[in-house]
Amino acid sequence: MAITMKDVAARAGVSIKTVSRVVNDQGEISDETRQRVQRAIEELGYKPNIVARSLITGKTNTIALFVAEIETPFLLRVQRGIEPVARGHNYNVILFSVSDTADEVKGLEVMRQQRVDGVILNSISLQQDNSHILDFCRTGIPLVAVNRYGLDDSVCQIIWDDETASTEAVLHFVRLGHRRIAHIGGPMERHSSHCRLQGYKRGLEQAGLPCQDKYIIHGDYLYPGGYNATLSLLEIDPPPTAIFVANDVMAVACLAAVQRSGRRVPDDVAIIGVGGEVFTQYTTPTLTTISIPTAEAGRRAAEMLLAQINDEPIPETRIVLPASLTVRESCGGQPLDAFDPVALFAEEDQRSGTFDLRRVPDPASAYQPAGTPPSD
Amino acid sequence: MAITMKDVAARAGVSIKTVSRVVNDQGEISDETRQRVQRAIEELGYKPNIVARSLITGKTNTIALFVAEIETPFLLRVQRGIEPVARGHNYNVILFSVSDTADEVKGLEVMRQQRVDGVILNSISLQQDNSHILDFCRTGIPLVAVNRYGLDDSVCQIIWDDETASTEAVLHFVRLGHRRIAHIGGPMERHSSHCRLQGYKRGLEQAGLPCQDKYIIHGDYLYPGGYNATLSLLEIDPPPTAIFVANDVMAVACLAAVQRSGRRVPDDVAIIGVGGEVFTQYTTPTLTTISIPTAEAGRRAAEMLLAQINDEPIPETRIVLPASLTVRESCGGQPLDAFDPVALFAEEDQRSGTFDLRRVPDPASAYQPAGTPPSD
DNA sequence: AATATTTAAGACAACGTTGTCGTCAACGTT
DNA sequence: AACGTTGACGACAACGTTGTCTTAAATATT
Repeated sequence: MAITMKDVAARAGVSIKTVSRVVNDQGEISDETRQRVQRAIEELGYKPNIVARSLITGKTNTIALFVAEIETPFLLRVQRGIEPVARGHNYNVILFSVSDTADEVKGLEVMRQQRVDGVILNSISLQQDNSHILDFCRTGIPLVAVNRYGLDDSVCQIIWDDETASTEAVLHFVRLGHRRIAHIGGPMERHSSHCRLQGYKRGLEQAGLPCQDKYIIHGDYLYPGGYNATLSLLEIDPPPTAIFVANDVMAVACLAAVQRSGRRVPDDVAIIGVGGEVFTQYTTPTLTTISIPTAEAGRRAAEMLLAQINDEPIPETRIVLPASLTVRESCGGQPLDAFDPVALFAEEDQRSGTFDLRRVPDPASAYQPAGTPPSD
Repeated sequence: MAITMKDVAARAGVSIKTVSRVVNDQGEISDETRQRVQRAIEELGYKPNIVARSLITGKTNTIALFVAEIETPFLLRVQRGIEPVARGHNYNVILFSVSDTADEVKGLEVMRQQRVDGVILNSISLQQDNSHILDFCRTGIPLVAVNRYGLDDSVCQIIWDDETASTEAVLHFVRLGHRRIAHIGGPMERHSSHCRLQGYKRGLEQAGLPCQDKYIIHGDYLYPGGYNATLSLLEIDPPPTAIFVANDVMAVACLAAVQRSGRRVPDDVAIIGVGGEVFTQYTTPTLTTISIPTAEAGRRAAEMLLAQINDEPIPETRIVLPASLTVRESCGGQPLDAFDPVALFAEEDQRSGTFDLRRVPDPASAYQPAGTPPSD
């Protein structure tokens, strides 16, 4: 059916091995032979069969990417960070979407059969045990986990400092004068939810405020959950004056719920989300959020995996990327006088955790416009 | 390194071929032998080498998915429709992100080498020629194009009826009394932009309104573009009272721009977007949009591709999915009295084009709440 | 001039499967 | 008893490459 090296060899009047040498640009070959072979390749439209090559080299030049089966832009941005890096190193990316641990176990199995050269987990970090991941690592196939908690340092991983950033968000509320600060968390079984909840609690503690269970509600990281959670919070007496929401999707829904209940943001209720999604700049008011360098996480994950694959040394198996508070209108302060969406967008896209958390502006002195991160 | 059939055969005291028969559940084999082999497989932890199998069968059980390198939820939803179907049929999905035609040409090349069993194009439909796609189809590798215009019927494709839906959006504005209806289009080089522009023009024509160039601006399908385009439109004298925006991302930005200019939506300016993104339900006001069954498009694309791969007959090479107007607050009418986000969400997720365009409610009689499509 | 070295190329095996064909026993049929 | 049929399995080639080893000529070295 397809053209093989054999056909090319016959046409060029050389051996198969010589064609192989030309294709792989290896070994000693005379210019004349090379040109003859190359002409034959072009005339026949020969394409090397990667499958046969993989069989003998034992390398498939393929990595597997596990993604959670939910539709948050968040995960997509990580994916968009990974693919170009892999492609740039001539690696293919196989997608595997998982919705629970059983899927993940099955997926790792499939990928072993598939002989992928490595795996990146961008799926969901559940609280339960990660033994299947450790088992997989024991097969010797490189693996990098993104945003996955509860793994020891034997597993390469990239996480961000959710907890510190969450604490800072709460302290930001406190500095603005808020005392009744509620939290809409993610699903209980997700580890990221726990990190953000911990950060929230630590923030209250550092501010000397009591942590009240009634002000903590768990959503599902999706719009409806955030919406309903907000409605519940607003029914409490007295209602919270500030809500720290565990992701931006729920934060947008939270904003809608607050506004539809007849209250104003940030005057009646202040809101901070997590994720740094672009759309948080296009709500009215704009949303303060904890920016997370997702694309960079993807890139770093891909680079880390490739380093492992190529047996390069890994300086640190656990990379912690900084998350940073991006202050906007939804938690009060002076309004932005000049709103330049293009600059905002570019900034959002490029910056990745260079914003120093410790430098969140003092609310009394100067409001920090979102477009200009502090120079440091 | 890894365990092969040879090892299993040795352990079970049978030939390699017998192991192969057990693994593939084919041919005549005695129960006793089968069990012995299966025990050996388990004891050794043998996993079939897919690469070797592919080499001989000529099938890789892999399809390639080309995705545009932009971050709209739109494309992600198509992807999420494709992957599970493929996986359910034991196919892997290789990702290839493209930002221009050159990428696409290169990608098709790579996938030919990779010996994928099929290709789905969910990349961007540019105006320019599609000869590389036709060339690729000539290699005999099945291909399905999603949302890609300008291809003749020899190529399998799934599109939606952008133009009709766009016309309907404009007519909806007209029925509400609008006369100065502007359009924020997508990038000129994208074919979908042209379809929506055509629909817009046809709507004006059917309503007997003049089509004025000054009311047509092209954005980039991204937030900043939509924002700036809106600011420009608002400077026109007299400004439009309604804006038909070519995608929901820009529609959200449009909403923000209108509101920040001190105008109210829908009282001063009405807005309709395209895409049916979930977040259009969580803006204030909620956005009227043209719902597009993206997940279904993904599923149908995967099914169509698999049918081609398995040499099943293809009833129609061009599937046109209906797009439907989902009326919400951003274009006026009576406000929603009961807002139930959960129901909205479920509806948005499941429905796919069953909404009959012709039945858009008469603005004079009854406002159609978003949650309850007309029974038909 | 004889020998060592380099260069260019080929022969052959190997990768781990599956497909084809053959073998050999067991069984049923005439 | 001779014969065809079936069931259970193995030997071997093949898939299209790459790796190893060899060969033969060309060139450099003594």
